[in-house]
Amino acid sequence: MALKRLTHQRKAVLEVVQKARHHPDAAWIYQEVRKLVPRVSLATVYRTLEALVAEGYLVPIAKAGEATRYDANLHPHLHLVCEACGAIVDLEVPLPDLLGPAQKAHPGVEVRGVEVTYRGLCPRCKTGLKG
Amino acid sequence: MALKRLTHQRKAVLEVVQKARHHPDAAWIYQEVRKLVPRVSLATVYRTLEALVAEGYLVPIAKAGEATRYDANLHPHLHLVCEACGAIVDLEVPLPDLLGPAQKAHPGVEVRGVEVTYRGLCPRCKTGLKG
DNA sequence: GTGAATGCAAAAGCTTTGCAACCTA
DNA sequence: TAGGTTGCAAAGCTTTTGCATTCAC
Repeated sequence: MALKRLTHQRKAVLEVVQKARHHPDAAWIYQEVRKLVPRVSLATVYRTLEALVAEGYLVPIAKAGEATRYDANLHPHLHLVCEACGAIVDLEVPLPDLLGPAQKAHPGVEVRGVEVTYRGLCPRCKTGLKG
Repeated sequence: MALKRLTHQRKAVLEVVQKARHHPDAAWIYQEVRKLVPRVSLATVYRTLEALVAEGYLVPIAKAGEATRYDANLHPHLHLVCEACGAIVDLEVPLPDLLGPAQKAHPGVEVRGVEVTYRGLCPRCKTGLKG
């Protein structure tokens, strides 16, 4: 499904997701979009999110047993998942080349990309547990 | 939920998961376990998997829109998700220290671990597409 | 014997889909 | 006007839960 028409609903979904700072899931996005387009349906939100992912505007973040979250930050960055509260924090870390060594070690596969995700404590939980 | 009693069902789940080489999901595990314990229920499989994850014997692998898969390979390794067929292939790549730089760049968070996942083509799809 | 674990079935979440009505280009 | 898009409701899937029964220790 491509985005051939820019409807009110899609504008609203885009706006909500791009302004969100905490990698929201579909339910949260739906609640927010309803403030802008009260009669929007959850199905439309899902369909729009699906389209935005397909077009590369959003990256889905999956976690076992939880609803999929969406990341609209197109700037290259990494995620840290808080072990205490589940929050997802953006990190910016200069990474060494991980693709070359992997490709060299495994000629049988084709390495096209890599995703790095950290585990730890978000700022709030880190200070909360220490203080 | 801990594993206080080693029942037939749990033995079977453990056996199936540890012999699997392709990171199966609960439905596949259930089918296999039924060959060993015909009257087992899917609920028991889920409960056992949950316990095994909690105990650290299994690592769940989540992917948006798909059932959770389970990885019983305790040997340190990485995953490559095939963009063509969705298969998950184990890779062994020596990685540089990723924790130090991340912790240094972001003193506000506590970095405890990191997970690296590659994207690309599995051996079958790589040769299939080329041949 | 006792409480953990099971099977069954029902329920809970999240996400997708069918279809008539609607709206954008 | 044409057909992409929507809302609604229902269905689909994965996963969880309640409860009486069973079984490992």
